[in-house]
Amino acid sequence: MSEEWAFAAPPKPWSEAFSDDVAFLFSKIGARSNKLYAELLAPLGLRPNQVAVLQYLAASEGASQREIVSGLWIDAGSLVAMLDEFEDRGLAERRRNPSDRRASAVHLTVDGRDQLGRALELSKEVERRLLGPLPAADRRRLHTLLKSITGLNGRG
Amino acid sequence: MSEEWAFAAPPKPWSEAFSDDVAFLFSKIGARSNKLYAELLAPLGLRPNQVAVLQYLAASEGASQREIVSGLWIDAGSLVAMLDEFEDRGLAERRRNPSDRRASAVHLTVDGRDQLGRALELSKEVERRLLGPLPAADRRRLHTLLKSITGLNGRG
DNA sequence: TCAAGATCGTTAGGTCACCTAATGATGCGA
DNA sequence: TCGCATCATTAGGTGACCTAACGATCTTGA
Repeated sequence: MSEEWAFAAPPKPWSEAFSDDVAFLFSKIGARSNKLYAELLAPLGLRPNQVAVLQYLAASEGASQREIVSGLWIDAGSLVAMLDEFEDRGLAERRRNPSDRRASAVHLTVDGRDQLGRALELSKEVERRLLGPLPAADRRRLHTLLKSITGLNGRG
Repeated sequence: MSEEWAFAAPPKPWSEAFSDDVAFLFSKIGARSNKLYAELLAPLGLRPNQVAVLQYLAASEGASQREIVSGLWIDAGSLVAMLDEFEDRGLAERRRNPSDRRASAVHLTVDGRDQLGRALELSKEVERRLLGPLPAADRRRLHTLLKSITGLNGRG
């Protein structure tokens, strides 16, 4: 992945065949940006989903696994393995929630916060490559639209 | 998947934790729309990637597998299996390209075109659910932005 | 002309994230 | 207290992707 621009020169029939297929565009752009992010994150030994979890924990210290799963739309089984790995690597830890002993309260460690900081810088780079050709105004507009699609506009 | 609205009520910390992470938003919206489409397509025995290939073939009759792969960003190995299945089901067929006998020329059958037609109606339904809450003007804007991101704006 | 290298389709083996169904521990309402 | 819901976990399966290899074929250049 040495390309500056993440979507270089796709062949022609695209624009005709898929000009109206928003689901397809979303799916492909999503997969593409995810892959790009994964490549940039590789030196940190992190994957995009893992960064999302670290970020969620930074914002919601002590979240339960259930909260993370439904907040980030990630798989519950995947999260179990992810937290196992985080604990092995000292990035986060599971504590027991005293008021509900079924649930865990997941906390970042100092190292986890450090890694998150590094990952977020790379996230900016992804956005730069992904939206590079777009003027700032379009970028803001796109961002607003994406958030409204996920129904997340209630709180900005 | 009985929900009318594809992105119902996500938990709270989202908007704060990910308000700026465009790559994450794209990736999740993309996966989500893909999943919704897959569910709607299930009765036809088709998956989203398969519809994309059928659609590509409808627009570029006799395309080679290489063209499909690079045109749709799908995996070459996956396409091999997909075309095997299409031929079994009588939706498409591989012919030999006489001017380059390494390459195949893939053609839709009449049945393939029929199935594509049915699938495209469902595609409209996906867009309706995905972008339902958005005013038409925003929908158009979003569409334009997505296409410009993929560098597909040269021909609309 | 023909040998070297590129390209097309194909196969095999691996990864990642998702899905479903089942389980034990725990909480909670009737 | 009994029954049911919920939380974390495990196991097995799927789809789409990746890389590396392979024969067949095309292309290029010595």
